[in-house]
Amino acid sequence: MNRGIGMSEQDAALRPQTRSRENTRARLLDAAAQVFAEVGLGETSVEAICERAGFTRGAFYSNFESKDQLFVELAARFASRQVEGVRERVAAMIESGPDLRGDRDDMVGLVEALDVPGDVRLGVLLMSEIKGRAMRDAKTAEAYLAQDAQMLREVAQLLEEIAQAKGLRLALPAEDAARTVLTAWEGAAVRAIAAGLPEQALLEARAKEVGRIAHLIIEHPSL
Amino acid sequence: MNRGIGMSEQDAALRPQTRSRENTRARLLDAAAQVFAEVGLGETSVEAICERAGFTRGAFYSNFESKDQLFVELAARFASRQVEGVRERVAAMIESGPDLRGDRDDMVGLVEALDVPGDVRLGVLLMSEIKGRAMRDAKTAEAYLAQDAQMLREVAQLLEEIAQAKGLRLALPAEDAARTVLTAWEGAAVRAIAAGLPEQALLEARAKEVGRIAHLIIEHPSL
DNA sequence: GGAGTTCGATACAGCGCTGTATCCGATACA
DNA sequence: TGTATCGGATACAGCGCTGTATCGAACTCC
Repeated sequence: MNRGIGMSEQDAALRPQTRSRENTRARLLDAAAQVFAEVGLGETSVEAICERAGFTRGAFYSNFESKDQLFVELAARFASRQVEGVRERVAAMIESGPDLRGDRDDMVGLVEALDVPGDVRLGVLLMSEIKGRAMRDAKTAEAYLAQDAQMLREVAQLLEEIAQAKGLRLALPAEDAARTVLTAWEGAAVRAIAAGLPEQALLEARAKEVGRIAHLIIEHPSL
Repeated sequence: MNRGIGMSEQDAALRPQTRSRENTRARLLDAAAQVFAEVGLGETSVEAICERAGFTRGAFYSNFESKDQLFVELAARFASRQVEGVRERVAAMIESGPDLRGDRDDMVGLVEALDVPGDVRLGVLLMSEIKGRAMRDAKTAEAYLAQDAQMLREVAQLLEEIAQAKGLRLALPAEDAARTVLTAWEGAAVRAIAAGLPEQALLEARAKEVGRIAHLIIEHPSL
């Protein structure tokens, strides 16, 4: 009786296509990301994830070993998406190089390039969970540091290319400059979320903060 | 039977003096700070805190309403200590103004001034828990933002005083400069902990990072 | 269209944690 | 020295969560 109960409404739309294992996994991962972001890793129960995804715990344990294993996978997926998103946007910005106007504007453009499409707040919260875990668990730390290093490289490259294109000089080695930018980028977001700013204001606050850093980092050769 | 079981060994030393309620509260708070730092807020059970403190849950519920309430109190205590520590050290640095040598060295000195005595790792982990909660809970956010603002003011003041004493100029408004410094300061620590660096290396990595920022922020008027 | 396989639902046993209610010993005060 | 109070220990009831074991239904492939 009650077959189909537990299937969420939006499932109806998805059903025609292959209701594959991968689909289920993806939905569980998405749901987990949301719940983690809302209440934090430790406070999240497997049950809450399943409920959100429209499954029961049977589906969960059929797809994942444990909450921890799911989190690791989720973090990996998030990281690679993040890096990929930045990579694409960096490539796009460099492509459109001739259009870059001034140093400050370029840097604000960089900020926008860093923002992966989707819910920023969710991304920041998830990132903060990953960092928290990375500080306590060596396995997670390894993954986090690898992703961090990749991000740094991408941003560093962008900075170098922009500087070169505009005939400007970086006041720091590119990697150090990138680290400073990324740290400020994340820090600003955390403050904005704690302050309860809505999505749009968050982006503006972040852009402003990173714009400041940009001014410091890029030197005019004329000076 | 078994009177005294549950009393930790170090208690023996404390016992002669007034075994006051405050003492118990303080010990529970200390224990909570350690456990929170080790496993995270959500993963911490009241039982674990009590065990660490050498009490049973009876003592806990006799002194605190809940884990949440204890955490709020702990965060407040931590914040005020942090602010107080910085304030004192800032005052000390300003006092010894004539001895300041060069801009970079002054800034590295500033970093050291920021480090509150005690376990840095514990402080960073605790701070990160507070931030995580602040992003989800308005009450905690309020406290966090207040403390953050105070810290910013202290550091901003220090920057201004140093600049003035040395005849240098800040490239940014003092508050913005302070925010940049503090953000980098925290970010560097998180990376260092994730990388598994020991206490000493952590401090060095942090000093190096903040030193870089210092160079960017302080302008030589001669230029 | 029948057999095998797979995915997810359901049922269940067990545990750890919470919070309260009760008890005991120690200090404070008369 | 007897009584009141208070802080902390002990005992207990209940719950939510975990993980496993079982079951049923839908695809797959012949």
